[in-house]
Amino acid sequence: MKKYDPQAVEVRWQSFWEEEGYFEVTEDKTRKKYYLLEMFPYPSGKIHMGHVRNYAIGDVVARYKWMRGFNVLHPMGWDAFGMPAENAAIENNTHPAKWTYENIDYMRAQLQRMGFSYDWDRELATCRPEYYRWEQLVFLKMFNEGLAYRKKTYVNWCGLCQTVLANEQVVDGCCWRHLDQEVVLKEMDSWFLKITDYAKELLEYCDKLPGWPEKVLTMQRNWIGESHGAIIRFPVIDSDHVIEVFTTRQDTVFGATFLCFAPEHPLVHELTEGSDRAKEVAEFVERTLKVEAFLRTADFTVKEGVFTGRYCLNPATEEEIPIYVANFVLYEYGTGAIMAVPTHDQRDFEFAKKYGLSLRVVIKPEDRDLTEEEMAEAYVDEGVLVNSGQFNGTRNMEALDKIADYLESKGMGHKTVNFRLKDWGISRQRYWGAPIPILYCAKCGVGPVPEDQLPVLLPLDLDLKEGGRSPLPHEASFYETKCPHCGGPATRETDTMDTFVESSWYFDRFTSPRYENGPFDTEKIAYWMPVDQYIGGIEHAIMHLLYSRFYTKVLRDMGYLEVDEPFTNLLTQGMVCKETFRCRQHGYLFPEEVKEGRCMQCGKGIETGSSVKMSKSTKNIVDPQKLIDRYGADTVRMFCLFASPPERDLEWSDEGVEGAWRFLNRVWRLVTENREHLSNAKPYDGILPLSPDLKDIHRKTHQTIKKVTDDIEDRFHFNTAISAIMELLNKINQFLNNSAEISEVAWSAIKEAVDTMVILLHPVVPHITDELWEMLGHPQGLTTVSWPTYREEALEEESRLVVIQVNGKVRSRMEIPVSLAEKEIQDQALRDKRVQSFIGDKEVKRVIVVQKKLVNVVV
RNA sequence: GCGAGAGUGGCGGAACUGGCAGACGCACUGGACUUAGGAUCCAGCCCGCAUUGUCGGAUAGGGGUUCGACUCCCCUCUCUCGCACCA
Repeated sequence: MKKYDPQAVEVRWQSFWEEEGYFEVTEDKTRKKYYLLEMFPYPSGKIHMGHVRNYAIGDVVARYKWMRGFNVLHPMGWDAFGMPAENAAIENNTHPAKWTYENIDYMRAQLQRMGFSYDWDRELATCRPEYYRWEQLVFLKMFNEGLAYRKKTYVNWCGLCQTVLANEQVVDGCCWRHLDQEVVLKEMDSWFLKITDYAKELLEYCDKLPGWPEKVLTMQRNWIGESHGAIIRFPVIDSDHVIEVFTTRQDTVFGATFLCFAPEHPLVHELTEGSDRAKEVAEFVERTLKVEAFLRTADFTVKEGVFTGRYCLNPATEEEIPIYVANFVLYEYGTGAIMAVPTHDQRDFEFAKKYGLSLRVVIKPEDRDLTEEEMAEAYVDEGVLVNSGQFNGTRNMEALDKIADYLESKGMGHKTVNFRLKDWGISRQRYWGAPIPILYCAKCGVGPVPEDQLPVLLPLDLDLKEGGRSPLPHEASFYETKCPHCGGPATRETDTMDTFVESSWYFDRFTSPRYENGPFDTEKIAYWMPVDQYIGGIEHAIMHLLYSRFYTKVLRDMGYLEVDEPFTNLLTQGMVCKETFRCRQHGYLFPEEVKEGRCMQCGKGIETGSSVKMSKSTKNIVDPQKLIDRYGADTVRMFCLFASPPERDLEWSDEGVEGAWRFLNRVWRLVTENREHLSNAKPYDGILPLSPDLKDIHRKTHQTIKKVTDDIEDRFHFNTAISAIMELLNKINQFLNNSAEISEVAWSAIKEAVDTMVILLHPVVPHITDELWEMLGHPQGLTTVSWPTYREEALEEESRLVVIQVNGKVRSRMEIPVSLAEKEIQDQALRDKRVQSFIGDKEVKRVIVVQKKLVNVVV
């Protein structure tokens, strides 16, 4: 008998699938399409367990859909632009391109070794000009339609590196390369995509995505953050300026006793310039902008501000009120200025108390009065208006509309809808990205690169500058060009695009990855899109998915696409986690640096930390390659799928892998030890009478088909699907161990069970099952075998164990025929001796009968 | 801080629609087979017990709804993810 040798088995079937071209697909209008996509990886070096899990989940679904007869598109590619390539280039003195392409080659081989069913002919890498040229084209179209525009923004700047820092490169307000160098905010021109134009539609369609997890939709809704309110105009005293504020509480406008600017607001400088307050205000602004926005607006942060020395007119009361700059006001939200109503907003209240500003109650509870002097906190509940002129006595919820209308009639405001969502800043001052195809001409201004000059190639013969700076602004051969209008000298934009742009449309390109006449082949994209099932990490719940949705709508409006949404169904998988090891002296340790609970360098005992997401920084990583080498791909796949349901975090366990390995060996032995009988037997026809034992196996076989199908189809719970198959295996083994002699009809029933088990396992562990299927005497290749269906009559049971409760506590059980009527069940339960003893002489108030499950006697 | 989730034995998890809490697996314990076992097979395995029982308790903690709550509602705690230039 052959021993299970996963390496040999897996290589054999991988070449078989490749030679047969199993997973190469074309548009076939006679078959139902199924587009399955997993989030493509960043080529960071080698695959990690997160990839393995993501792609194992996807592969089960893909193979399952193949077996159900779908025409399955299952592509793979590389999100290949990005900062890690630049960091690696500096560290290893190499080129980002070289590093990236080498990683791609290595990781492709690893994915192939995992046996994933990808159509490799469609592979794409976003760093190739054949890819990003179309991104540049779409950018130009967006520019022409006003969807891409330029505006000033603030970026993190390290004076020593002379470069812009990403948020993750800022450590405690300092540069990650220079931990004593404070990061400053620098104003800079940046390109933005007008996602806010689509805010309303993005929000509305959250209700039209039933295949998405509700939690993701909720997060997206909150991120878009629609709020209804009003713009109110406050004229500045001794000035032509009018300050616009956005508020959702226009009902409190009579209580607005001061006004606050966000530190970034351009009027701050303008209104204070040349005054004696200019210096103090400027210092406050500078100090405040160093603190991250979410920190400085946090509830626990002390509300701080500075008086500008200027006043404006409250349009409702016509009183002069002071203008402040405050740390808790966000420039990005609303208009970047607020009217402050200290009596009815807690932040405003704290601010007013700190700076001795006046308060005026304008809403009071119906049952009592409120006085400014006695208030210890803002009154934020509903109530009735007071001190509000003609609106006194109106309920505040009704006043919202009335006051908005009143302000509008006076030309001092209007109702509006505001979104929390900001436009998408896509400019990156980086080298390893797609160039933004824009030209600057001294005479003609900002303009697009003519379409026939695309792509704007990213030159690959450049090296990063000191501190990781992009070489593009320093390379005349790149940025020097001619203006297409006047023929005079022009310069190119040297910023590159956010890599989220590439990942916002790669799924479209997969439908026609080699198409040369445009971004997409219209017919192919129409056949395949939308993606039927998208699978990826929960960490992408907001940004990547929202950007992709936005981009889809833009492409639709440009006429490239017919769909409104890119992903019909979404599965967000959890993280792969593992405990951390830490040595007092040597910090975090890799698992292989620990021996018997001690650091291998110094021999000191180590601290075991709680289980967190596997990452290089905490060194709690397991290299999938080592597991593949030791156990084979099938075992690794099996473990990932069995250990927890996909949407939950997966707790890593070396022993668990061992368990998966043992299970596959049990399956292997069952087939190889009984190969003669099994390959000669005829599968059970469902008609010949069976002994109770065999009937049990027959029933279990069909129950397992139902269970596994439901688990995969309805909720992707592969862990319970696999445990059901384990139960079937246990049942078969039990029968074989307990039977001295096995009849022909018995072998038929066993054959049916074993065949079924092998088929059901195929999507999870495709290699071993293809091998066993062949041994069982079938023609090669399970991918083309139909998924089994269960027979309803095979599931039927004659009797059922029903629980009897008295007052909700289980007191007895009875085996009753399933056909028994409710009345009969009730009578039989009440006759039960144990039940009788618990009822005693108490009165039976109620009897609840739940068919096939339980009887509850209430006394 | 804000937004969103999660919390069940020693561990991963199961219980899908409110109906037997702990399926399946791991670890552990005992036994069988064996020259040997990190193989295999069999059995046990939530906690408690001065009533070993078809007993009592137990699903982060507290309260509520219900004949009945891991499941629904309220409060608290802990952990995870996201927070717009990481991917």
